[in-house]
Amino acid sequence: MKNNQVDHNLPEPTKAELEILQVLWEFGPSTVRFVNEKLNENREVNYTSTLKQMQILTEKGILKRDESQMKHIYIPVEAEEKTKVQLLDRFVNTLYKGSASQLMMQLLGNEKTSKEEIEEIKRLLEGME
Amino acid sequence: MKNNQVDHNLPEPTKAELEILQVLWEFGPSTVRFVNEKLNENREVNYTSTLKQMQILTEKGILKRDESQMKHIYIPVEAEEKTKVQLLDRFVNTLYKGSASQLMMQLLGNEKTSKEEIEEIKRLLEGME
DNA sequence: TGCATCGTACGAAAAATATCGTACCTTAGA
DNA sequence: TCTAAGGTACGATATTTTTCGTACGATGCA
Repeated sequence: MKNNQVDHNLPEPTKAELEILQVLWEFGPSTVRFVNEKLNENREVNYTSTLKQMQILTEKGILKRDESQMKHIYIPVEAEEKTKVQLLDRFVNTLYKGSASQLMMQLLGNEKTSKEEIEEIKRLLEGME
Repeated sequence: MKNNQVDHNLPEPTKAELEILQVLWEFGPSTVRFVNEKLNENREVNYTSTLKQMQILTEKGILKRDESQMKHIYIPVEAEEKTKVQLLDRFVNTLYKGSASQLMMQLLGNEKTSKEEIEEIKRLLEGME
């Protein structure tokens, strides 16, 4: 198998798509209006732009929706965790040739990772075995 | 400060650009031809496409080049580590709201992260303090 | 009933990325 | 000197992603 190939279980969400997913993850199934309002807390986006994105996400099978009401309710098809694991996996493979420990090293070396975080990580590891 | 904002120190390298950076990281300063050949081990790319990308990367200030010879030699401006740290930082912020330990949890929970990797990580942590 | 409000659908424009064709220069060697 | 090989420059096209305008259907209510 060639090197840089990735499994395309799900089409990789684009940046704008990820923003929307994040809103849905945080607040649960939502209407377009709600999502659009959340997005607008960070930057200006037209309502129909968000609508279109969410429709595209639905076409791609990343979201599904409940159309029983006029206000459609959008829901991520995959659980937050599962999607994040995929993205993380891709990230590790791309940047660290799959080596989680290398990624760790950078995380630990990064001064933005606080002492508390590091302690927390240690506790996690000890609790594993 | 608004939530989802990110520091744009360097323009974020795009996917195709990252591919090129990775070749340069792995093999050191290189000519376009060399990079192109490496890329072609994974997928077909026309020589001039790679050339153009590398010129764009240079315009963006991500690469610099030695033009003293006819065959220009391209070099990443920032060290591999620095760039990766930035990308990682962005990644953690975007997907894990900046929580490194949350990212860790997923890394550890991922069956693709091997026992050896986990042991390695533990060793790293113990060696820290 | 009439109309303002709020919803979806959808094509098309805009913007960002990626790829390529062609022009043209330089060098090496027959 | 001439030509083939191999280099850069760069505009144009293709593709992907993002944004938006417009059409039009539902609903609520004066």
